Amino acid sequence: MDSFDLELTIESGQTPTFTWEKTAPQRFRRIAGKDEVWLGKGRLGGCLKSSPTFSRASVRRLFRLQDDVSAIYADLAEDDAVLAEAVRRFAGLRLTESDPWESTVCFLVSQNNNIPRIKQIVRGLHVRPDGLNPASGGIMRPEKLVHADVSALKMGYREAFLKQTARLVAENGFSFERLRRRGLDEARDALMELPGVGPKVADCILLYGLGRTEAFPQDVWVKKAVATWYGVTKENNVKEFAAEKWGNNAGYAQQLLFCHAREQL
DNA sequence: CCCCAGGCACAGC
DNA sequence: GCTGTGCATGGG
Repeated sequence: MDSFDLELTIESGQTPTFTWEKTAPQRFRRIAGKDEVWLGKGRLGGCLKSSPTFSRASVRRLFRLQDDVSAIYADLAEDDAVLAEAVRRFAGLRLTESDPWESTVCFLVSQNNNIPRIKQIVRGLHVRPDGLNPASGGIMRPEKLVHADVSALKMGYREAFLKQTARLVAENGFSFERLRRRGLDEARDALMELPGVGPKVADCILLYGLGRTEAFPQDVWVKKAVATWYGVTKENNVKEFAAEKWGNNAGYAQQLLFCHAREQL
């Protein structure tokens, strides 16, 4: 983790962007939770530390420390000037893997919405410190959300989607865990049975919530990036292009392209 | 008044 | 299968 940049990673639009809050430079804690992680004083090159209540295994999973990121980035940058530049700009960026329900809430709320307001709404969906389940990340669990009054959050039409989805998970046996054994397309189709979950949100859940690094979420920025830099436009063509060109590292390519596009396009 | 925001559901071809 | 439209809400 030589070049690991905690702040860049958490603020790069992945699930933790909406569920962690910055308390100081390179230091964060979960919303409505007690857990903290932070980088050592040396910023880059410093050791990643965490509070005792946040296990080493959890940190490892959250930031995918099992991945050989320098090898992955070297591979992506080879014979690709765009990704080579993105890797230079965002060397400290890592993919994250969060809880699938947490990711579902964040990205269901994200549809046709902007990041500040997504943050605001997701913050309101966290249980208070004296509430239930602080260990799971602080976001309201589906069985609680079903009966909660969240109208004050002004989610608009997303509220009905979210509550219906919560009901399917809490009371109708929808299981994220069962998806782990399925192929990508099968798991994707299953996720899209949830109200308010379309192809883009499903891919975000697969990537950021279920650790499927072969997923390639196509939001407006990634679409713009692929159209501009690779000349591929139609959604299905982009899907095939990403699978063929990047395979199991498509998720890493997507994250780099997202960050790069937001600066360059 | 307009348009946009890490899209989706639904209708109509 | 692909394309267009309405959608709650807030900000520019």
